[in-house]
This record gives sequence, C-alpha cells and structure tokens, in this order.
Amino acid sequence: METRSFALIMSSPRSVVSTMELLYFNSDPYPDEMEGGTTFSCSDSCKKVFGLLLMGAPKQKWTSEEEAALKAGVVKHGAGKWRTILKDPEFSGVLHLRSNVDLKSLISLDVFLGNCTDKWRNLSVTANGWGSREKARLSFKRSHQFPKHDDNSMALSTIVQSDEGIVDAKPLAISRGTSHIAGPKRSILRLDNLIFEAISNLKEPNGSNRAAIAIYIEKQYLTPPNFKRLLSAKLKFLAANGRLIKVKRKYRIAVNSAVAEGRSSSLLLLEGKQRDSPRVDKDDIKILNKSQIDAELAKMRNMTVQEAAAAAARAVAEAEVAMAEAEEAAREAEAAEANAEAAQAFAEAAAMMLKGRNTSKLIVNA
DNA sequence: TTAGGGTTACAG
DNA sequence: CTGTAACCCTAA
Repeated sequence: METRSFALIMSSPRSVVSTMELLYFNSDPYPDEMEGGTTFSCSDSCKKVFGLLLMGAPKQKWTSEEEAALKAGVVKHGAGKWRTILKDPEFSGVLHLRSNVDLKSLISLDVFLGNCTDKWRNLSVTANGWGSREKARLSFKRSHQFPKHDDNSMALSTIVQSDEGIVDAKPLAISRGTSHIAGPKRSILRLDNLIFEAISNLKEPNGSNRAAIAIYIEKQYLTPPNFKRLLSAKLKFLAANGRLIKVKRKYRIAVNSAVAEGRSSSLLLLEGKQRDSPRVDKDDIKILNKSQIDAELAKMRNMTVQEAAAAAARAVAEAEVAMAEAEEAAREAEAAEANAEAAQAFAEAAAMMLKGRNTSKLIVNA
C-alpha cells in the first residue's frame, strides 16, 4: 500500500506535494486510479518526508499554456483568488500540476505582462534603486487600491482603448520578458472615470473645483499616496483636450465629452484593432463604465482560455502603460503646476491661513 | 488560503 | 559566478 502511494507522490511535482493532504494515505480502500491533479491529505511530518524525497527534482518550467490559463484565471476570478482559479474546471485541466501557492507568483501588473513567475518578487537592484520585487509589490498594491467595492472588475478597470491589434495566444506566449509594449501614448482611464463620476455626482451648477473632486474621490475610493498629483495632472490634461471645461478653477464635463454613455461596444476591449475606422484624435480616450466592464467580463467568460488570456494580457499591458504614462504626466505636471496653479495655491493657502490652519504644504507648491 | 520573505536550481 | 525562475516556509 505504501509503496503504491509513494510512487504516486514521487511522480508529482514538488509544488503539489507541498499542498498534499493525507487523504489517500489513510483512506481505505485506496482509490483505484489517481489522475493528475488529485490532491492528497498528509500530515506535516508526512509532507516533510515526501518533500525531502522530492528534493532535487527538476523544476517545472511554466508552459505558455499554463501561463495563458493563469492569466485567464486572474481575469475571471481576480488576482489573489488562486485557489478559486485552480478549482475552476476551465483552468484546472491546464493547471493541475500547480498549487495555489505557485499561482500567487503572479502578483503584479509587471508580472502579468508576461512573466508568470516569482521573477519580480526577487529583489534585484535596478537603476532607480528599487528592487523589481519591491516594484512588483507596490504595483500590486496600487492596482488593488482603487476599486474599493468590486474586486472582480479590478483586472479590467484600467483598460484603455488599444491602437494595436489583438495579441493572440502565440505572441502572448513568447512575449514573456517584454514588460512594456511600444505604441502610441494612451491615457489612464480609471481616474478619468472617477473624475467624471465626481463632477456629475457633485452636481455643482458651475462645475467642481479640484479640492471638491479630490474629496469626493477620496471619500468613495482608496487612493494612492500620489493621488493629488495624479488628479492635478489629469484635470489639466482633460481640460486641455476639451473633455473638461475649466472656468474659474472649476471643472465641468464638456457636453460633447466622449463619456461612455451610449457608446457602441465596438469600441471596447475585445474588438481591438478590428475596428478600422480612422481615429479622429490620437489621444481619444475610451471609458468603460461598470456595465460595460461587466459585459466585457461576460464575453471573456465565453472565450477560450487562449483568447481570454490574450485579451487579459493586452488589457493589463495597456493598463501598465497607462499607469506609467499617468505617473510621467504627474511628474511633468509638477513643474507646470508651479506656474499654472500658483495663483490657486496662493488663494487656497491664504484661505487656509485665515482659518488658522497649517499652510506649509500649499505654499510649497507656489 | 494568501502574501511575502527566504531558498534552491539552473542557464548563461 | 551571477541573476533569475521556480519553489519553500510561515504568520496572519
């Protein structure tokens, strides 16, 4: 009896062993057959023994198929739901040699872009002084910070319209290691959404000022530490391209703004480049509202693993580009704001001072 | 079960 | 030898 079980375990990857439970060891009778993916029940000491026996076993490189399934699984269930992904019959076939702990490696957008391993978790010094592992961690936290309510939409919440073709399964598989996809500049979408939501919900007749918008968003959502800068940059950008109208430091939504209402779904994620109509504006920003995101998710559930993974990878790649761009914009905006918003900062500082509050922060900007 | 620090094996 | 992919350990 023991011999037989032993053989079974030896043929399992170490990662499976680590999650084994000694179900069959103590079960009577033993199951006649064990298929790949069968989990065992095992005491801790048992695990140690078999873990030792497996030491030196070759590492199991992730196949492109497994990566695709993993990415699709994250799209479907969300990052962090490793066990759920594993148990999903849609992915369990492909991922049956992996444990939930193996899956968790995919914790960041960087990783999502093509590195389904712990690569980005391993500290290594980079030019900007941040270890890539640390970077991955921050990236992950950041991506989880915005949607306070709906984790499931996270994966798609920052999708922007692509100017590129659909990444199909093959290029996806060989894209590992390429963490940035070259292409025309795109803008972050999620914050746009929040700004529009804030302005329209605040319902101020002449529009809302930056502070009010910030307060609204901060009340509704968890915001990143650099949120103020991002918001400033974004407001400026949206006003510059006419999607917001700025009058006396108050922003209102432009009537012809391309807010998602009534927009054809043909502009959305899954269609990608298949929409061949000429672009009017290279900075055109598409916004997915909640129902559209849900629709996209529904579509993805009907896709094959490869299709979903391709779409997911593209979405995340674009989100990553968007995030990088937003941060870049924020950096650039810092200098610009010193001039453009100086008057505002002074005014606010003065007002604050009158109220006897600490003005140091605001004066710094002036 | 997961996140995250730590360790090991392997390729270059 | 070094960097990285894969894997281990464990607090919460």
